[in-house]
Amino acid sequence: MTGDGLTVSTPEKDRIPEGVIERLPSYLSVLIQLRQDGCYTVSSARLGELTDVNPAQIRRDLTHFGSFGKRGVGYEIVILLDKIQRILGSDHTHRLVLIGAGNLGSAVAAYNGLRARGFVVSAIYDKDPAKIGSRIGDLVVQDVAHLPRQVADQDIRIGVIAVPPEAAQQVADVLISSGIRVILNYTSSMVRVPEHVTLHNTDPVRELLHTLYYLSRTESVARV
Amino acid sequence: MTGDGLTVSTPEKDRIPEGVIERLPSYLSVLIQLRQDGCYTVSSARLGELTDVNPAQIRRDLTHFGSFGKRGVGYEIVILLDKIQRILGSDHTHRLVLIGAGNLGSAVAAYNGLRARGFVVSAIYDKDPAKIGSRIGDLVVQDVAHLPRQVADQDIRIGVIAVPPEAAQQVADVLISSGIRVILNYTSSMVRVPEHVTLHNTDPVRELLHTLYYLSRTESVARV
DNA sequence: TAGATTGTTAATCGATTAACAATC
DNA sequence: TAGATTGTTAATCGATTAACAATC
Repeated sequence: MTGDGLTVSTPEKDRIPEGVIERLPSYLSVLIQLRQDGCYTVSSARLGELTDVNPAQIRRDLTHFGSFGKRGVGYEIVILLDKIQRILGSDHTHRLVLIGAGNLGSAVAAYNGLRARGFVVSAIYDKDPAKIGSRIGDLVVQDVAHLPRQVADQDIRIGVIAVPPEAAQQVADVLISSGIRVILNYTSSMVRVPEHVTLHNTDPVRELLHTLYYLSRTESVARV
Repeated sequence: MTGDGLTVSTPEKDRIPEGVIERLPSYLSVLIQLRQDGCYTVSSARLGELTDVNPAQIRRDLTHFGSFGKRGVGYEIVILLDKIQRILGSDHTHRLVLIGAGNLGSAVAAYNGLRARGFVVSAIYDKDPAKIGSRIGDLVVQDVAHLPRQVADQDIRIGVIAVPPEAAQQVADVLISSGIRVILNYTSSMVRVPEHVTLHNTDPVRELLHTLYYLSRTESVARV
């Protein structure tokens, strides 16, 4: 597909390394924090400290998109913030649907990190008649049967799965056939999606697992 | 510190690239699945398909720790599984404490992915008297005041924060002073930890954010 | 002007991959 | 033996970093 003559908008020269895109959200978090703290400018050195990224790398990352700084001064926070938000597409809000109105769903709905970065839960669905009609925050739980039409009508592209693990794949299939493009899977079960859908499994336990390696290592050093 | 003559157990030659350690948990997940499916052996090619990692890379990763395969045959699943678990230290269970008995805490406590990979919630704490004494799964919610002694007595090294974001740092501080070594922060707020403590912020929204870049990109292609 | 910090090039570094001899 | 797949080397690739001229 990369060799495809039709992908005019992706000339090899303009290709942005994936690592760059993955670091942008970190820069964003820190910039939001700094703005809140009342700062006006920030140098790549300071930004590097706060994000744990080499300052040279930050400067190099940014040049992929233009030059936003002032030599001898640094970067104006609101400008850089705006630029990165535009690059990522987070300069406008993104609506998402949440499936599952249990403990997990309620916790996700209440998660501050969503709104702070431009995501809005537009509807919560469940299939349990006991939950349908109840209130979570300022949304009323809908019957999941209405999901396909509402997703299509409102052109929603992001879905969050927060149901019991056994139901995860089934919910994913409904989301996919409704035209969802990005799925955030909060369950412990693996979900299969077609190639045009981006899947994020929220699996902090996998990360936890790899820290064990270092944990046992530092301890055996300590025992020496 | 790397040049320190005392760090005998980390000779430069034996240093394992971090990427290797980060991939091991993926291999583990797939091996567990394969064993469940009743398979006996697996080739690096097949493992590569299932984990989305180049087969040559898998073989190379494993040689850091020894040679576990049979030429012409592949890897015996139970053997490889066991080896990787030993490398990571997940061949025995790890107890952890969970702080916060609300929706989020309840969801974490019920999370299947923990037990499946050798983690056991050993206690749940809260500071709300209304919650203390109530039951979540087969644990009774304890007063957080008891946390320091219990963590020390039971030599627990992993703590999971699932409280309201305002309280996150305060809880982290208690965990740190109680001797916790790894913190998994499920709240949306940033937490500071000293260098000897490993912090994992569960922030799927950051990942979500970077997919927006690709989302808007594929769509502009589609519009051409 | 002097000091600071960017944007950018060139050097380094390490990780990924291809290839293949060893061997089951 | 013939076929398959590992373990391992060597080549490739790309990302990271150091360095510095440009310039605020």
